Amino acid sequence: MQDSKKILSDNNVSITNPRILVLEALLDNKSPITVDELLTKLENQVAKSTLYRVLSDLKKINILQEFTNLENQSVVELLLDTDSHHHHLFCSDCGEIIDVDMANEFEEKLSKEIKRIEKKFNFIIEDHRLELFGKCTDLCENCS
Amino acid sequence: MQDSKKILSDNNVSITNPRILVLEALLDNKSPITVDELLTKLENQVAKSTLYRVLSDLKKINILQEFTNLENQSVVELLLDTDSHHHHLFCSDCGEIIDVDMANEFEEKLSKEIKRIEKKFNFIIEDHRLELFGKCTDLCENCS
DNA sequence: CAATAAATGAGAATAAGTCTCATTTATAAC
DNA sequence: GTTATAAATGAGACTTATTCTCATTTATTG
Repeated sequence: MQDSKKILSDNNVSITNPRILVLEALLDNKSPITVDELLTKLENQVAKSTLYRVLSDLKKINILQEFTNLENQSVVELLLDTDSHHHHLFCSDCGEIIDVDMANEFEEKLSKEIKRIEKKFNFIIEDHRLELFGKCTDLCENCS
Repeated sequence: MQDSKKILSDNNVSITNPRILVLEALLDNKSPITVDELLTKLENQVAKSTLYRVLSDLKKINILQEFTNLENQSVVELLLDTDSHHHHLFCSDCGEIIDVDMANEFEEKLSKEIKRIEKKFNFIIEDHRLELFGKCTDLCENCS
């Protein structure tokens, strides 16, 4: 409760009930969550239109990342500055999405490669995303 | 014409006019194309429902990759075996998507890092995707 | 060329996301 | 604490991308 209010005031966003509820639902979840799941989780607490609006507010203040899972559904994840840069691992069997940290050495190599590409294409690269696709072999009950 | 027919027969898919038209439209385009643009391109030639079906056929035989652009629109790209593994560079100004080859040295580093992650998470990683986001500084007329 | 299964076209159905507008709530001033 | 004002919300209509249905057409095989 305190956390979500602080997040909002720190970002000069007015503190409202729906915003607190959405933030708490997101804080509750360590791994990325489908917008659809979020909708279900907040059913009868936050209107659909409000949920989408709040998500868009959170994106605007840069604490929410949005991407899609293997089934092309929207997936959302809170990105507080305490969290470090990370990537995602998708299981095509059970649909799970796992946060992955790459070795520092690798991230440095990637930064160098990105600099090379910036020059080659005369681009300014502001962000990157690395997604890994596969199958968890024994991680969860859904994956035999 | 010959090309698209060959692609279909090589993959044991029956040769039909809509499939040829869709393949030709895709071959015509070097860079990834929005499903919406493809629909417009093939207007009055291929029914909407057929276009989606043909795209799904092409995905099934593994010669079509689908992902989303910065506006979350579906983007599609033919991936013939002659094309090598590559990644994508997105311009947030003009929306352009550019195919990018990373240096071999980098891809090797990435493979090693992926092996490390496979062990750590007990995962079998089958594929990966690296997306770079930024702005083209003088590449196109839309980007000042 | 005929028979059969597969593919297609047209448009209805679905679902994710956006929009509208009347009502409610948060904030700031007093 | 009240009040005024702007901002946020809820409910549901609307939009748009994608899928589905089914009658008709087309490709393939013998």
